[in-house]
Amino acid sequence: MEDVARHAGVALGTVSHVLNHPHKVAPATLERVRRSIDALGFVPDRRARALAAGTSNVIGFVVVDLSNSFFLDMARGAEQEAQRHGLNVLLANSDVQPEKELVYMHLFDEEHVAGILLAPLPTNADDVLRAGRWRRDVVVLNTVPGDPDSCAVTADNEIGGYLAARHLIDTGRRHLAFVGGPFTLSPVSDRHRGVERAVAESNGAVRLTTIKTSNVQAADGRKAGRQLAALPADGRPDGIVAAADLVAVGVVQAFLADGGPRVPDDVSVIGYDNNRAAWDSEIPLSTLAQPGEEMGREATRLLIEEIRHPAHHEHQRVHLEPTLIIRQSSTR
Amino acid sequence: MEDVARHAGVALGTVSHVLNHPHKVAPATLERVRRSIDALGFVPDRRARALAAGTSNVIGFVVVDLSNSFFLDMARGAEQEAQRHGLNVLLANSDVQPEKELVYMHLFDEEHVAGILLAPLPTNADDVLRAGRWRRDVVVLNTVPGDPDSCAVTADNEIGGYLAARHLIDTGRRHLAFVGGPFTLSPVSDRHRGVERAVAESNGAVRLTTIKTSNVQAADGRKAGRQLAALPADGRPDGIVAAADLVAVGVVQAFLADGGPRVPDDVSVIGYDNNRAAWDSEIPLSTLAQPGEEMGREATRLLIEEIRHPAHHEHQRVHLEPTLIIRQSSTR
DNA sequence: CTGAAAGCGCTAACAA
DNA sequence: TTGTTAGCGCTTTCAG
Repeated sequence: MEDVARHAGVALGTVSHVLNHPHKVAPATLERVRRSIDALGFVPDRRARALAAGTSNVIGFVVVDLSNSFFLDMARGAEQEAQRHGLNVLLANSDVQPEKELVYMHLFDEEHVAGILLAPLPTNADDVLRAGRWRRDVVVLNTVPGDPDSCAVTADNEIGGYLAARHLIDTGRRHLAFVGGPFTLSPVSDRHRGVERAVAESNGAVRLTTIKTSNVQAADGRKAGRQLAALPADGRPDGIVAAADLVAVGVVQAFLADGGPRVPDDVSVIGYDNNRAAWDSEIPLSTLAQPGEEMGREATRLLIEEIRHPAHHEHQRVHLEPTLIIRQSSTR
Repeated sequence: MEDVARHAGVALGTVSHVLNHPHKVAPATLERVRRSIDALGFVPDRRARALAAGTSNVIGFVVVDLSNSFFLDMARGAEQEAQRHGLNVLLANSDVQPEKELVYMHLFDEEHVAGILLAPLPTNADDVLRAGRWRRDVVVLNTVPGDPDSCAVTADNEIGGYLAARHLIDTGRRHLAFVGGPFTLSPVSDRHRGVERAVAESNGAVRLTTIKTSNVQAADGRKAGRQLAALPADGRPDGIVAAADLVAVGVVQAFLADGGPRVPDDVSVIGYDNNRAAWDSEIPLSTLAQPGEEMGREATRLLIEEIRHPAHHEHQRVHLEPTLIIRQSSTR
C-alpha cells in the first residue's frame, strides 16, 4: 500500500480512504490512486484490514455432515443471505466427529470471523457451546441448544409428519403405516408424533400401524416393505409414511418385486427429505422437502442482525416448516 | 496478551515465546505464564499472528460442487493430509458458478491462506488460473490446466473404463454395451475410450455397442435399459458398462420391470462413481470407486511441499486410478 | 533466559 | 481534501 501511495504521490492514509471511503476523496486523486493500484497490481491484505478495523466479512459455518444435502442446502441459503450483506461464508466439515466440531469452532473463533453458524451433532450441541467462551456470535441450526444463549433455527419435523399423514388421509387412505427408526433420533420420533396427531384428528376413522426399523436406510425400508407385502391385502396399510426417502425407496422396491401391492394404486408411499433418492426412484416419490435453504438464510439473517445490533438483539428460536411435494407414489 | 504479561509479571515478548518457542523459556516462567493464560482465558488472535509471522495454517479449498460426493471425498482427503501437518482446511462451495469460483479464489488469496486447492469447473479452470496473479500456491484437482504453472491431480477415467470392461470380459461377457453421455463430458468419453481399449485387446472376441444418452441420470439409464430389454435375447449385450451409477441403476430398474434379462444371471451391469445409488440399488451395483480421498490427500501433499520448499519444487501432474468394486450386479 | 522495541499491512482519528 | 500518526495483537530480532 505504501508503494501505491508513493507511486500515486499521495499519503498512505489517502490510499486507505480510496479503498474504504472513496466518496471522501477528490475525484482526481481517486482516479490517480486507482490507476496506481491497477498498475502495481495491489491487493489489500484482509488480515491486516480486519486486525486494524476490528471487523471481518467472513462468516464461518461448521457443518456436521456435508454429505447430507439438507446441510448443503443450509449452506447455500446462508451464502445467499450473507452475500446480500457483503459477507462470505466459509465451510468447515466436522464430518460427524464431535472433536472436529470443537476444532473448527476454535479455528473460527481465533480467526475472529464476523460470526459463526453451527449445525452440530444434536447430542453434542450443548457441549460445544459450553466448551469455549466463544467470543463470536453463533447461531445454531437444526437443533435447539439447552442454553438460551444463542439463536436457533430448526426444521419442524412434527409438522412434516403431520403434513405427510394428512396428505394420505386427504387422498382417501384409511390405514396408515409409519416406517422408520430408531426412535431415539428426534427427527424420527417427531415425524411419528406428527403422523399420530393427524390420525388422532380423524376420530377413529384412520388406523395407524408403526413399524420400527433399526435405521433409515434403503435396506431397512426393503425389509419393512417385505413384511407389509406379506400381509393379506385386506389387513394391509394403504398409506405408508416413511421416516426418510431412502426408507420409502426400499419399501417401494420391495412392493415392486414379488407381486406386492401396486404403488400408488393399492398403496400410497411418501418419504421425507426430498433426497436424490426420491427423484431417482423408479416411481417418483412424494416427499417432504426440508426447508434447508430457508434455514440457512434465516440463521444468517439472525446472525447478521446480532452482529450489527448486539444491543437490542433478542435471541430467537425459529421453526421452519417443510414443504409437501406430491409425486407419483401418492397420486391416484 | 499484554494482560497475560502483566498478570504473570513478565514482558510481552516472553508470553509470545511461551506460545511459540516454549523450550526457550525457563520452566518456572513457562509454568507461571501458562497459568496466567488459563486464568485470564487468553486466546491468541490468529490474524495478528499470521500478519506478524507471515504464515497461516489454513488451506482454502474451492470446490465446484459439494453435492457430488466425489468432491466431498477430496475434501476429506485434504483434511486428513492437512491435519498431519498441523493445517486446517476451509471449504468454499462455488456451486458450479464460474463467478463464485473467482470470488472465493480472491477471498482466499486476500486472506493470505497458506495455499489453495482448486477443484474447478473443468471448462473454467484456465480462466480462473489466469484471472488473478495469485500470490498463493495453488493445486488443481480433477482437471489438468493448460498452463503448466501449477500441480494438478486427476482421476484416470480411461483406466476406469478399461477396468470395468476388463472385469466383465474376464467374467465371460462377450457383448458389451456402453451406456452414457453426453460425450462432450470428458469423463464420459474417457471412460468410453477405456472400454474400447479393453474390447480391442480381445482381438474381435468381444463386441461393443454404444448407447449414447443425453445425460447421466437414472431416467437416461431407464430409457436405455428399456431399449436393451426390447432386443431379442440372442442379440442383446450381456455386459453393460454405465457411465455413472445413476445410469446403471436406471438400467437395472428397467431390466427388473418387464420381464427383461435377469441381473446378474443374463447380464452383468457395472456403474461408475460408487455413489450411494450403487449401494441403495435393489441389486447392489458393481462400480468403480473414484479415488476422491486419495486425490485430496495427494493434492494437499503437493501443495504443502510447494509451500514448504518453493525452491526445489517441480510442478507435477498426478493421475490416480479408480478402484474396482465388485458387488452382486456383475457376480455370477 | 528475559525484556525492549521495531514492524507486519492496514484503519481511523486528528491535524493541517 | 489530504497528510500524519497512533494503534490493532502478535512475532521476532537484538540487547541486557
